[in-house]
Amino acid sequence: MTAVVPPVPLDPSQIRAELLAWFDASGRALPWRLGQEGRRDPYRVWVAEILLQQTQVARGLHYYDRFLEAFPTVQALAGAPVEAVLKAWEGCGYYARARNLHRAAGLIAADGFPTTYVGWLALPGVGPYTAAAVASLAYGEGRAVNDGNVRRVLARLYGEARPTENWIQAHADALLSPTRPGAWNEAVMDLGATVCTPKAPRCATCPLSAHCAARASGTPTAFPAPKVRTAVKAVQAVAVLIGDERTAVLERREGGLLGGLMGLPMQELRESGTTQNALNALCKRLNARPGELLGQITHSMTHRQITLHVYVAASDLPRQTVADAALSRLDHKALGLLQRRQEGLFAMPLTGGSSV
DNA sequence: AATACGGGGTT
DNA sequence: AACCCAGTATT
Repeated sequence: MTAVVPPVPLDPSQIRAELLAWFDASGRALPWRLGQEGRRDPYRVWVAEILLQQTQVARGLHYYDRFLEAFPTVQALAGAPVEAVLKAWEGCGYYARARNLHRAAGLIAADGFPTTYVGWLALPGVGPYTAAAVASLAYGEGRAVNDGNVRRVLARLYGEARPTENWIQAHADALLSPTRPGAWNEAVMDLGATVCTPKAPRCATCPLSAHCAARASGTPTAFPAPKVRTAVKAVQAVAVLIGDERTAVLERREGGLLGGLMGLPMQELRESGTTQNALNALCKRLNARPGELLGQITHSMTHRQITLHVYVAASDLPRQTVADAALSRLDHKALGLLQRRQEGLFAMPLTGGSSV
């Protein structure tokens, strides 16, 4: 049982000095942080901020350099087909980000980069967080970001278990360094990502621990309280594989779910419908002949648990080169079934029914 | 104010 | 198995 030490009252200028000193000594070196503080390359910052939306830095790093190599300038990005942008985004999730990035690149190529928070906010895919980040990091504008790190750091610092958006923004605005807004924003996010972490915060090394109400409470992880999450919906679907692992009939997915990506032709089961009905409907739409069941796969997304029944089918539809298309993890898993069946050829005849 | 929107990391 | 991640757009 540790003694509860009441936090030292918060003096904004002292908090700024202490966190900025920590940041100058211990901030992360990241590839989008090239150039002078508050004067970073807007293209590099913008691409990074889109890539990092709901995506951890470690994962963003995997995509960032490759993306910039493929599209070194906003003109290159604007001039590329959206399919190429989605291919570079493949596997990263939230593909509307890639579609909006490409759309915004067209606007920027025509009109130039916005130079203010308000100007950035007008671009597709750019919300309050991203606009504040680019405005502060690339143009030195005094805008406080509000992301998951900021939410957690401020909720703990002030001991607020249920911070509202207005509460977070007001406190972020009040704390923002007027002289180093970009560095301050980076500092709070670095603290949240490396010290003030969700599950096991490293309070012993935190530059703000002496002021932290959550630390003083003895249960820092109680702040903020977990967000209520919508239930995961279980859905079933059938897909048909026409072709092989190298070339197959692919369709462009429309709508929100995996929109813009390519994938095996797919049909969701109706409520209390059968896989046979769905398969027949799908093959009728494609004018294809249904074949044997290749296997089932399950795929979890944040809001959905998909069970996909993959069938072989035959048709004269044109096939595409799989390696050139941008596919979701779901479709890569479905194509993987074929690989597994071929490995099993030694033990099992090709026409010998389904395998898993 | 809720919900849809991916895929993976951490505990 | 929770809970979260440098959020945004839509309803």
